Amino acid sequence: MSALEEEYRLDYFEEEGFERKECPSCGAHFWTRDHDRETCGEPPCAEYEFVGDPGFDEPHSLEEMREAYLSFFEDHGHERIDPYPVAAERWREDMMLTIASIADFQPLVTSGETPPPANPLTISQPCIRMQDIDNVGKTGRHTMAFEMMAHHAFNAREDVEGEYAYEGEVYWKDRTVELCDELLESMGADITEVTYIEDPWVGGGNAGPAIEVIYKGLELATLVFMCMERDPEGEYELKDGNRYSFMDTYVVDTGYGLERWTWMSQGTPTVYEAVYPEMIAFLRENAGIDHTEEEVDLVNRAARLSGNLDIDDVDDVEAARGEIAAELGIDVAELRELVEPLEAIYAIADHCRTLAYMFGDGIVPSNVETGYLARMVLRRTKRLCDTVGVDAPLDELVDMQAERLGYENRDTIRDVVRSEVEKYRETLERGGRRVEAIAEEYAERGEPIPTEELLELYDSHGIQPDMVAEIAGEVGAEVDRPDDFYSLVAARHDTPEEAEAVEGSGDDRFDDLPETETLYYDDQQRTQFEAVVLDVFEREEGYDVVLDQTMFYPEGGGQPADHGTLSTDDATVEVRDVQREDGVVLHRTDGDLGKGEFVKGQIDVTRRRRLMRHHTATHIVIHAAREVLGEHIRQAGAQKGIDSSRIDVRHYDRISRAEVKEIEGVANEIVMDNTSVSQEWPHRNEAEAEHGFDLYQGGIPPGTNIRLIHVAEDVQACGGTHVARTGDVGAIKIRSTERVQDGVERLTFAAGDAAISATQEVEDALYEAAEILDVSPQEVPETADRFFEEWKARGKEIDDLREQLAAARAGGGGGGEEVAVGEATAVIQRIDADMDELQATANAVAEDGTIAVIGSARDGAQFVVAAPEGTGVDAGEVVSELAARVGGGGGGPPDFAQGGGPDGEALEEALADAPDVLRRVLNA
RNA sequence: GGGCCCAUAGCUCAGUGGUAGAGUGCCUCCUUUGCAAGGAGGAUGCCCUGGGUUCGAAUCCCAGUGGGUCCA
Repeated sequence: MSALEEEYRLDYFEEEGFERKECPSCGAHFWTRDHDRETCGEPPCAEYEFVGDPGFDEPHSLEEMREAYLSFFEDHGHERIDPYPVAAERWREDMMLTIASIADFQPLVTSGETPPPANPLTISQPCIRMQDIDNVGKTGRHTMAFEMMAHHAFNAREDVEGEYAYEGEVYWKDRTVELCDELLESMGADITEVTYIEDPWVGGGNAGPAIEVIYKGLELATLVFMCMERDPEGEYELKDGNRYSFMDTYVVDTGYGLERWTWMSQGTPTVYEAVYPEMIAFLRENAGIDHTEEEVDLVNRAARLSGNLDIDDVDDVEAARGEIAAELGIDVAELRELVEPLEAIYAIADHCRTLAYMFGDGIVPSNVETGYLARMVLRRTKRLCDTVGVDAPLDELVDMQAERLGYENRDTIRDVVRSEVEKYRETLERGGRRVEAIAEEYAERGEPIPTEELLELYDSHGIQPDMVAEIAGEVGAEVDRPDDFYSLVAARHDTPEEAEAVEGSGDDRFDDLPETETLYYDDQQRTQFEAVVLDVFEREEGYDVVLDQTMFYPEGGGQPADHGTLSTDDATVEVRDVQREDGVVLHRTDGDLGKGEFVKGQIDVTRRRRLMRHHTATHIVIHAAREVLGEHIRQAGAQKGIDSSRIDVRHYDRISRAEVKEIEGVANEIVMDNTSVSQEWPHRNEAEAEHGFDLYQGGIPPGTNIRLIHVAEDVQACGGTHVARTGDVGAIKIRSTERVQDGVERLTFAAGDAAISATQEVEDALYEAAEILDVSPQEVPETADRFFEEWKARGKEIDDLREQLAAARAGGGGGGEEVAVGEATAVIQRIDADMDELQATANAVAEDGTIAVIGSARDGAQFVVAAPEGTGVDAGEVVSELAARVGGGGGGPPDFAQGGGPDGEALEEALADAPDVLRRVLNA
């Protein structure tokens, strides 16, 4: 059947007397030493045989098993490699979290562009997979965080030499299976019980044969032989429907689940008890879960049964629970009551480990990317704790795992957790109030809370429908929750498909040109050079000049391009922009110097110096920020400039004014220390081994060798130009901080003369303010405060006086014309005052049942009409008639209306007509 | 990176273009008293900032700032 069937006919299987069989139950092909065996041995074709009956000689703890594995492979010629961070986004852009050990070596090593850190190598790589999050705790075997133990060998075909970063074959399929057998045997496994199931692997554009290793019902390892790549012309069509062909490189990619091996060695009911027994014990005690012997027995039997059920999503779990309950002869509800608290506790332990990995590796909770995943996991964990009654603070629980995992930044981890839990608490509180108000409203009307409202609550306020239902229940409101709730949420986010921005590269004009030799790293202080014009291309505006070598820095790494001039003996052209395409540097000029000309290049020194100061300052500021705010500080983006630069850093809180000052202090100390700024070009593996992934603050550069910039103790991979000594930066001034998104703070700063200008700007503003207030700058805050207070007090006083004035006017008949309108009296009066005063006067007049028509010629013409109840006059209508006469409009409630228009001259006439208008309105 | 929501009294929030509100807290007085409480009166506001539309904007539009939230 399998297109790769031939690939599994290993000499090793032959020599060891394996037989290839087809599982009668699931149809899978597998290899076994046991000629009597029938099924493949993997659930659902088998059950967990090791629960209560460990499959290895000795019980191992997680740490012991990891060490046993790594040293086994060390003894068999592999070099042990330190694990990579779980935040895969730090060295690759196509993946947020590390989901497998091979992720560490993609894409550069697997493609053969970069040599592996060792070959062959062995590693135990912490991984996080969010896909199974709902199953964690329930199935007994799913975990979100796990360590994938692995050995990898990177091979290249013998017939291709020099093209790839590694050569020849280390070992391939036979040896890989043999090593697996030997490892199992060394653990005391009965290898006649092991089955090797054929299961071709496809993923991420690569593919190859793969083997699942099953022992006593548990999949212990997957051996992947990555050797094909997607190729429309390829001769093999694999299970994803695409065609593949063989590559020149072929990679042994194994994955041994540390947790499962540990579990196998202990035979506990679930993997969780084997992996973090102390934490499970702590949580059980904390939640007050105490089972009788009989109950313990039931739980264990249920656990064992869960093995032979194919559980892939939550619906299945619920169905499976029914089957298990039937098998055990108890009620489903009873079973659920028994195991659900345990499931919650297992999940809490696992989630806390996930959080410890995430925060330990510097992920900061946020509304974007990995930060968002971390936030979701944390909130979920907090909910689980609340449901099951675990009252230990979450930061303590995460810390238990962080300690076990050996993280050194545990204080920061706890800070992050505490701050995030607090944010969640606030969200819940806000949400709770909101839901209560809405629920009461609908309860009163006797309607269910509509789906639209639920969507809004979830999408904009983060309130789960469950929570709405719960609160609504308390006030007696129903909730209209459709089954496809989450797809409705998704529909809300559907935006019209954006036209794919086609990268209009397709520019092959430069294909024949050699890569431009770049001089700007050789001596970063030089600003003049000589070169030959290789070619000139006309552009819409100006020209692209290509030279054989250049000192002009092309835009890149957040550093803008150099400006300057190119000149021959007779002509000079301005360079206004410099770009780089496929290694060819294009100088955008305003003139054509002619192909083959010999030119002198001169860089705009002032501009370049400023850029260099800002670039070095960027390194200094991020280093200082890390010192002040914590080890988790990482660059999330940067842009250098002439007058100021900015860096975005990941941080879980706003940066306070005090912290800004401290960062500024540390940064300027580094400047004053005047240490040298140096560059080097080490092999990337050496650089990574020595400095870790913190090197890549500004992105991951390609190539085998990378350029490192040392500024004081700070080391970063960087392609920019830098000053020679930190003192050359002059001074660093942080101008502002800004929260660019949740978990990302932007620091804007200026260096050198720009720092001085920035300071002067702020000073100018302060001095100007001081001058206006006629006080010294130091007294500005106090004076401003006093003025503001006085200003407010005067506003109140004016209001008071206005009312008094209005009362006096109304009482004293102050010049208003009195007319009779039906039963009532109306006062028509002109006072050229502002709206507030007109209103106050009208109010005062209306106080004793008199109709008031007040007009003003300030700002055109304005009217206020008050018509107390019982006068039979609609103030709104009166105003709109009057306002029409001054070219405007107006309106308001029947007892009090305002209006006006631009024609102030017509005011008198309008007021003169007012009695008529009043009477007409009365009669209407 | 994208979407959505929010910003009004110390706090929590109403307020659909026409005189800025409620609850709570605060102050004063009264009643009662072991505490809690009850009654009456009072003070609170650049309605986030800046533009625009309008006779008129807390309200509508645009931009900014600050916060929240969902998704990849």
